[in-house]
Amino acid sequence: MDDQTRMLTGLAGLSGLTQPDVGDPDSVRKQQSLVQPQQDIGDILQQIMAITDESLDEAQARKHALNCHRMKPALFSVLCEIKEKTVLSIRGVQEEDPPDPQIMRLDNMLLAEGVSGPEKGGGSAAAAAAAAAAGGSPTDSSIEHSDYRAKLAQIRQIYHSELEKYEQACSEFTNHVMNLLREQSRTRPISPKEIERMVAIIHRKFSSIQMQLKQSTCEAVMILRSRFLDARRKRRNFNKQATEVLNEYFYSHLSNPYPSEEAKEELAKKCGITVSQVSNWFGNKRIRYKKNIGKFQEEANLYAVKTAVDAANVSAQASQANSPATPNSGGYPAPCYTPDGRL
DNA sequence: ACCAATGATTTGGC
DNA sequence: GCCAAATCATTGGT
Repeated sequence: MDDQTRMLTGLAGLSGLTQPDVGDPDSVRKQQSLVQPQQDIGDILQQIMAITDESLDEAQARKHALNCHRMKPALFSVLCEIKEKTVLSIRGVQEEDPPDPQIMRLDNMLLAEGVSGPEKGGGSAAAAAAAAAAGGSPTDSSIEHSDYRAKLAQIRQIYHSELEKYEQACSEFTNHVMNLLREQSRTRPISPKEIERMVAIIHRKFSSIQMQLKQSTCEAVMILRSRFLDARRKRRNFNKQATEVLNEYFYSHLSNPYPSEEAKEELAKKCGITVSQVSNWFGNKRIRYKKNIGKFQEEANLYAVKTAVDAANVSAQASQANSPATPNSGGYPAPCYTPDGRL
């Protein structure tokens, strides 16, 4: 039996009780209504329709009149009695539903994406600093990155303002309903539990609206994300300086070209790229170098000279052209010098 | 348009 | 989780 049916039976009980039991002070009218029910209903309808034409003051006066009516306590007690009978069956219906797994998923995702939860101010500042440290113009990837962050911030802002709006509307509406119920409790019995239930119903409704908001926010983030990833797949070559830094490291560690996590971070910072990009680069470089050492000979020598010159400059012994510092004991063959005498 | 270079991704082994 | 290897997809020079 659902609530609606219960309500209907409750109402049926009400009419059954009130009509014969509650004495109508206007016996003439009662008789009339018994004799001519059609006309009476028409009369009531007319009265109801007339309500819309009444001014607010008139309505207030009417309400006041009802509250002060001498039969009001009697009506109230009758309503109480009816309620006693019906409330028992209503009580304990679907109390406290568990938190929706769907909404929990959405919440987790929004939190993970940084839409909800604390603002990530430090990250952007660090990225900007890294871009500045990389020297000169920021790379394209960082432009895309900031674009992504800006869009995400936009989504975040919309999400929060909407959420706030909903929450405000919810509390306003709840207040309104509670006031209404309190007002009505003067004429009909309303338990605090009922008010609570009503509030719960309102909150459920609003949370379903909230879920829609969360869902569409998630969608927006996903779309943004996929666009960003697509943009990343549209690769840009690293700038000359970055390649230089990476190659320098590679050829000066040719015996063991596997940078540690710290070294990768350092290189990433120097080049203005991510650590995984550094890893990709070294992965590609190792395999391509190994596959065709000959092809990389020139490059290897170039960087060998570079590091040698650097080392020489540092040690302030430029006159002695030492062989490059390429400690070699591992799997990657050392570069050999070109026969054209370029060292 | 073609093609080598190159950054990113996938696959499979450890 | 890192690596090698293969492969994909784009870039940039010709």
